[in-house]
Amino acid sequence: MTLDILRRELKKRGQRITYQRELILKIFMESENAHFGAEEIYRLLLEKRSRISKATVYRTLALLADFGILNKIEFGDGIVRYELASFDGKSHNHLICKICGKVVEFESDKLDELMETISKETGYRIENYQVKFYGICPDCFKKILRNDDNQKIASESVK
Amino acid sequence: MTLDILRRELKKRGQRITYQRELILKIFMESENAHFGAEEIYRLLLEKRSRISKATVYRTLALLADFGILNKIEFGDGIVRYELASFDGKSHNHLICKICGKVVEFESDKLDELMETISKETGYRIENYQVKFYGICPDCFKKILRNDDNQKIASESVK
DNA sequence: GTTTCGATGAAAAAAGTTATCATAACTACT
DNA sequence: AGTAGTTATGATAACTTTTTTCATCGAAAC
Ligand SMILES: [Zn+2]
Ligand SMILES: [Zn+2]
Ligand SMILES: [Zn+2]
Ligand SMILES: [Zn+2]
Repeated sequence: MTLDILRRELKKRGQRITYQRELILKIFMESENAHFGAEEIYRLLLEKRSRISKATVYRTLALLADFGILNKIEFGDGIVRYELASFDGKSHNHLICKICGKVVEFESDKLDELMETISKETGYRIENYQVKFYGICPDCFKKILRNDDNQKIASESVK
Repeated sequence: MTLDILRRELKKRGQRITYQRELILKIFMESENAHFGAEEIYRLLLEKRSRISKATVYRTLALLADFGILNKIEFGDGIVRYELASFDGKSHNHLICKICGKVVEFESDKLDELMETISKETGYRIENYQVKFYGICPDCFKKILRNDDNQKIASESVK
């Protein structure tokens, strides 16, 4: 269980097991495929009637990421997010819609192979990776097509 | 030439060709494989005795990214950086050292294939991607090994 | 229970980015 | 060239996110 990993890592480094650290980790464990930023975690804690200082939220997220329990991700909107790292150590990957911001996840063995190859070629000890594909989701693409049609019709009726 | 692309895009949208816009683009064109953030561009401009307002630097970087002339990249250190988009439309990829922050670039056809596959599977129109591998560079790894040795020696001599 | 030292909370400070608005300057049209 | 019209810029304030500071609290060891 992930909570045990946290406790083990903390003991190993002479750091303390606290209510705040366990609670923040639980937030991630309770929600599947969550991508939370510090502010969001802070709000979720308030909803649970747990008043934890923002400074502690930031500190804990950094700590959990340092332990490899969370992975840091940035979608390009200026907010740093975190998600639970998977048990098997496999990074999971994101497909992001440029228009509506919707995020879909996918996995690929090819990336793990690529990681091995690049590691050998460069001498880097690669620990994890982050892959983001940017594009337009099917829904947004349909909307764009419809708008183009409307504009065409509008310009024709002006003539 | 990339400057012509800028001029063409500006005209197309009824926007103006200005000294500042061209100068900021030239900064990127003059340096190979550069990953510049707004603050860095501002400093480089000052060194060239060009006092351009920070607001304009931010606005211009966003504009050039919007035109597809620059690509936005984030290495996870809290700074938004930009780099010249390649002519062939191929995204290039980054291998980042967690310790010293050194960045190495690499290319891979496998990623283009993967992009095609995921595009078909999900229905997304994927336009570009961003791949970051995080790890420890050979130099930093050597240093870690040395420190471990020293600590071992120190703890032995204490006994 | 007491001691010790790391963790927390609250607030200030720092860092990065965006918004505001008066002034400058690019572009099109005489 | 000169002028009008409108966009871009510069300086600064405002805003957002993150880090630092420091007094106080509390986990862990004895
Ligand atoms: Zn995810
Ligand atoms: Zn969409
Ligand atoms: Zn690059
Ligand atoms: Zn390094």
